[in-house]
Amino acid sequence: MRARISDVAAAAGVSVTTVSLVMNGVESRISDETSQRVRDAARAVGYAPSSLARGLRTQRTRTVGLISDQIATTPFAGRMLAGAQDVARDHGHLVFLVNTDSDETIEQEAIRALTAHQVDAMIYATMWHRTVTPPAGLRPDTVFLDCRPDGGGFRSTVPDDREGGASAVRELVAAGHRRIAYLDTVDTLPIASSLRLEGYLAVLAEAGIDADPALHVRGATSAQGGREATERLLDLGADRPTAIFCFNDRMAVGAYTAAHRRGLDIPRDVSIIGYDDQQLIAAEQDPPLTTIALPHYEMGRWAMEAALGVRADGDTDAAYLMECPVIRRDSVGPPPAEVG
Amino acid sequence: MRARISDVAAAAGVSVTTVSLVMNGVESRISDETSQRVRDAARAVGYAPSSLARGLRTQRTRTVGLISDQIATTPFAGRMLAGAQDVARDHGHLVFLVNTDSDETIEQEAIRALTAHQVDAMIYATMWHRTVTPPAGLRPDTVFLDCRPDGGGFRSTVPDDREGGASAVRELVAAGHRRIAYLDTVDTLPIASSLRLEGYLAVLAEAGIDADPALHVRGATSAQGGREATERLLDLGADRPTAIFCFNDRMAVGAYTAAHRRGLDIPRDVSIIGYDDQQLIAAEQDPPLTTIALPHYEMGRWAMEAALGVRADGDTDAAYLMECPVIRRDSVGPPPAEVG
DNA sequence: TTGAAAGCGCTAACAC
DNA sequence: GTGTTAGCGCTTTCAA
Repeated sequence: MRARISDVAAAAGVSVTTVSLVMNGVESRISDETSQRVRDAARAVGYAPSSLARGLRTQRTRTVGLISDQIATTPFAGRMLAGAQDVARDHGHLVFLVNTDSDETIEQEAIRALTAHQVDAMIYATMWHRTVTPPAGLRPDTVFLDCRPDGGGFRSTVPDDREGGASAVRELVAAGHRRIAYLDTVDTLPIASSLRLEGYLAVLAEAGIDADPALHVRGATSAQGGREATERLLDLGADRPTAIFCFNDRMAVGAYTAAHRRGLDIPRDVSIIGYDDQQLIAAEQDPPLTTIALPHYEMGRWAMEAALGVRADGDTDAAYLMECPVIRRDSVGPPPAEVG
Repeated sequence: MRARISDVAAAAGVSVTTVSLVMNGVESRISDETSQRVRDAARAVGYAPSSLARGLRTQRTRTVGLISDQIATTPFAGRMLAGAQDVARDHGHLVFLVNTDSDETIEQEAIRALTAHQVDAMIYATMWHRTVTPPAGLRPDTVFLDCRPDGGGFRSTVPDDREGGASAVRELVAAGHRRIAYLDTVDTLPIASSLRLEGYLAVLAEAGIDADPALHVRGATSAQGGREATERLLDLGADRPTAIFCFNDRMAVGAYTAAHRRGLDIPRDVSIIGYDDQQLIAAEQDPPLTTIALPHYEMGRWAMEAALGVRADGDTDAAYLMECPVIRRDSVGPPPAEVG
């Protein structure tokens, strides 16, 4: 069996107290020689302290539970987990990952199991920015990742979608566009939709452009939805937009298709900007898609830092807004001299 | 603080043994009445057994460690985790997820930490099918997921890429094609590349078609790589293939672009089949891409079942080959009557 | 500078 | 049918 602390003590000819002290770096009172002897003995017998026994004694397990709604169906999960993971590792913690598929029974079960395992902290994550009703029994120091608890009272971090939407439109305005469409989703669940709309409207006003309701269209959140909505936009003839801000990259792909079918070149005839900076999609379009990145990795890091109590600004219960940077590629240019 | 077993015992007026027995369902010797009293008391004081104390005592923690090389940079991770996760939950286990980014130091550290936490089982996963050198110190009952340990000796599951490649080409042959290209990757790391080539060659032979070396081209594993390689194929003029089997969906997207640029319709003028069934890509192409699915979810399940010892066929150290099913969409049709 | 011993919360052998 | 108790492997108080 694995070596215990008493094996090390016996091998080094000291007490278990001494071994414990040395292993935990509390060496103020231990002589250098003893300390070295203990270390050698530990290595010799292949000793590794039992986290279980230590956790039982100290009531701190150096584990954190991460409950997430989806993990399988979105490519976003990864970056968030990676961020959380990296921070946990830097602080010597292991993370329990539980995927609930938004099933309340599974969620309750997860909370129970995680509690039974005495995790030091808990993170509740969703894969799309939205408002959630915190499940009953969630500890009050739980950190919400990519979602806001509807009653407040918890720490949380979400992308700054309003400002992200504003950045996108500002990018278009800076390129010289005045007729800018917002290709929105019909899906009302993600609050990102309305937040980005706010940003869109704000920048239009800021630039002295009257918002034309005809330029705010909606479609299904898919390439096909984006294509169909773009076709409606292009049907506007001389009134058609010269630039389209798409709710996300998938819809932007549809906008590309619609434009290409009409023989419109991107960005010469029409500029397109997306949202999400989705891997394997945005950068691989032809031309590569200019878009707004969702700061998943950074949010993952922030949440874990807040959960572990290693960041000062993680102590407020106001949602921490994470910046969505502009990723400039080749789908935005100046408007065409003339719209045919 | 949280309730302990002795609190329940006191509340129910019984011994801790009785409580323990009831909580663990070993009620053979407990009267129904006592049993009910204990259960009520437990609920009343809000008792949940400490997994730590139980684990220390029984030396079984009901946790499993899952070490993976990448999680952030691929959309594949999710389905594998979901499969593993689902099985773990069904068996009352929690999973520790560790992402190593293929860094050996982090890998060693992960093994150490997981061992210290006394996980009941361990899974070593990669996000692309490949051969790996097992890290030192890995327990012999570790299960390899989507990779094979180069010296053997461990249980593992990988996709049956040879048969998957064969299925793809069979699909094309069945549609009537004779000039079938294999648009391969230049990347030699994934053994999937050569396995699929074997399948391609085998089916060609089986159908009595001479393999034309000119139809086996390679490109970078990206849409651009696929486009460039496809252009070379299309440059063959009258000798051009009527169907292209692409190493993966990303490259297939490039093949679409190349075909469309030459005014070729898919599948009327050229049929295309991909591999991976990558979410948000394959199904969203125009026309939707026929492809071969990688059985990530199923492999995740298999690995966890093998790790937990709940499947009989998980006991051999030969790699378990998981079937890659054909996903029929609209990019494959009969060959054109005449090649222009 | 070091050691003895209590106790974290539980299970299970054994006694009644 | 139920209770007593040792002990899982560690940390930490207290004493030497």
